[in-house]
Amino acid sequence: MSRPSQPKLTATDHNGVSVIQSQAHAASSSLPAAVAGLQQVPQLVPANPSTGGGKVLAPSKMKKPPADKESEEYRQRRERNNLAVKKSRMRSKQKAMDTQQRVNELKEENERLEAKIKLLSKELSVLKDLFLEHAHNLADNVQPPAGAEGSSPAPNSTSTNGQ
Amino acid sequence: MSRPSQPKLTATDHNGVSVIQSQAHAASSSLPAAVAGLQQVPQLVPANPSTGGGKVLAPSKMKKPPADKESEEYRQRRERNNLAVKKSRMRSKQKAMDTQQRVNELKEENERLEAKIKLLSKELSVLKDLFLEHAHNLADNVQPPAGAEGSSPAPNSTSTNGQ
DNA sequence: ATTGATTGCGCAATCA
DNA sequence: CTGATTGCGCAATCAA
Repeated sequence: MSRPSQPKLTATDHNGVSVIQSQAHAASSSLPAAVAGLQQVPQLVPANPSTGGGKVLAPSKMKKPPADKESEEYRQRRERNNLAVKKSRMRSKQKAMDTQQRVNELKEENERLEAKIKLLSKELSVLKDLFLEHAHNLADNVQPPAGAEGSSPAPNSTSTNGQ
Repeated sequence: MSRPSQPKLTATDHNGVSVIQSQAHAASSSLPAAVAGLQQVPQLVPANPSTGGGKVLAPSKMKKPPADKESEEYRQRRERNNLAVKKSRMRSKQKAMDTQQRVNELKEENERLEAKIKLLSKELSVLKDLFLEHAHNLADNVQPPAGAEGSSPAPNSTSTNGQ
């Protein structure tokens, strides 16, 4: 039982691509020209036990030369990339947070607006009621006594609410 | 994503000595990344070049023994962790997208609400104007002619708009 | 102590 | 070619 099967691929021999990570970064994110003690790693053996007499020909302009890990230029590029990655991730995270905050702000704004709507609706309904009442008064031929208009408090609340 | 972690550390000062990554994952990506022909066996572990008779005291319960990369259990744990990591990241990403969409929805809702407010405000102002006009008519001693009340629409549109 | 979930980090492939 | 993204694995923590 040495097969923690989890890959959904079919017949795929496990190809172990060992990668040796040697890092020696300073805390600062400057350009560490001086690398701390170089730790030599297990010698990489380009063993190419390919299927029957494999040949890695066409070295001129093919794909990718196996980038020498020891190369100075390699390290330099890695360093740069690491920096870029860090930056990118930071931005990504920042953006996520901003978005989250935006949600909060919008939610707040929304509540504010809804409250306002409620208020306006209420006001409107009150005014409408007044209008209706008045209309009734007129229709009922209620002739307001000249002078002090009593505005008889008819408890007639006609709910004409439309929403 | 806001993971209220414990604010304990200050500077994540990590050292990385030499990490041997034995990637034994099958071609997860269906990308033709056919490039590695490097079959290397991490045959060993860096001996501990301690300065002056290093001593691994207290073998019973102490720090972490540099987990044997060859160990079966190690691989198993790694595999599990890799899975967990994948899962976690997927969720994280999903959540980010959801949040973004939430922003869009809220924005829309906001516009809707603002439009509604505008409408209600307009209605209200109209009604208020009517009221004011009427009040003026009354105050102006406009005595409603008994009998046929024509409700003469005085073309006097006094814009008394407030708000 | 064991185990899944998170997180920071480096590598490599790919995009722009 | 160079920087930005993205998927992935490792290891240290965190949190149960």
